[in-house]
Amino acid sequence: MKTFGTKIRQRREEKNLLLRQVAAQMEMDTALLSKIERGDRNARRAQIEPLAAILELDPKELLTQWLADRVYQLIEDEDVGINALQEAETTYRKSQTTGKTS
Amino acid sequence: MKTFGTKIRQRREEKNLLLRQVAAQMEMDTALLSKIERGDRNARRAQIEPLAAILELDPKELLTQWLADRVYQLIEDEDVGINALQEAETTYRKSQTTGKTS
DNA sequence: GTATTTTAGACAAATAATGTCAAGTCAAAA
DNA sequence: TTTTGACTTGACATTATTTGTCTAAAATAC
Repeated sequence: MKTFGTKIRQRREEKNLLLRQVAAQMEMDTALLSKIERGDRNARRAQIEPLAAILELDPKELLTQWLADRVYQLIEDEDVGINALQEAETTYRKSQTTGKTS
Repeated sequence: MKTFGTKIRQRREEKNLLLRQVAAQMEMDTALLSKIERGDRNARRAQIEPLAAILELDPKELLTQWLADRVYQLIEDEDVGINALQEAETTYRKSQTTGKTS
């Protein structure tokens, strides 16, 4: 699967939009959007849905990709990364079934 | 599996150490260590190994738990959490086999 | 070539994380 | 029942990280 930045860039190009146009709709600087597309910066959580709307992408999928990127950034230079992921997954699944909110 | 804070608290008690004693060795405030044990705050990455040494815990295991906590915190209130984890895992595995450093 | 778009880098502003302190609770001991 | 010691809490200060902006330089298109 593609990285978040790659995905939004590809989609923007498909729709023949300029950075400037998307950035304007997002009320952000063109330079920043460029960096986000290139993986230089992360978008903020709150920017995902607006971006999905502008690009007509499924917001859940886009959010998944964004989250995945962030998770990956957290573990990428740790050699116990996989173990941590698996541990986190177990915890997450438990919290889902018990409907925990905290 | 246990959470990071729970794990170090349990171990500290097994070893009959006071917060104050461990905190002193870590050169940190007692209050902060208390918060860390209770999951109120995160330890820093650089504090994991010293802490493992003081408590005589396996540093890799402790690091795994610490990382797992952080990953979990990232996804806990997102309903696509699992998907993101799996996506991140795929990316991570790829980076491992290709020996990527970036 | 010149326009336009995109990128890079240095810096500023905002936000979040970490650390400190002082006062509080709680349990057990005196 | 007071005192003591261990731990906790919350407000605040400090520091670090992230996000955003600006300017100028590359790259691309015309």
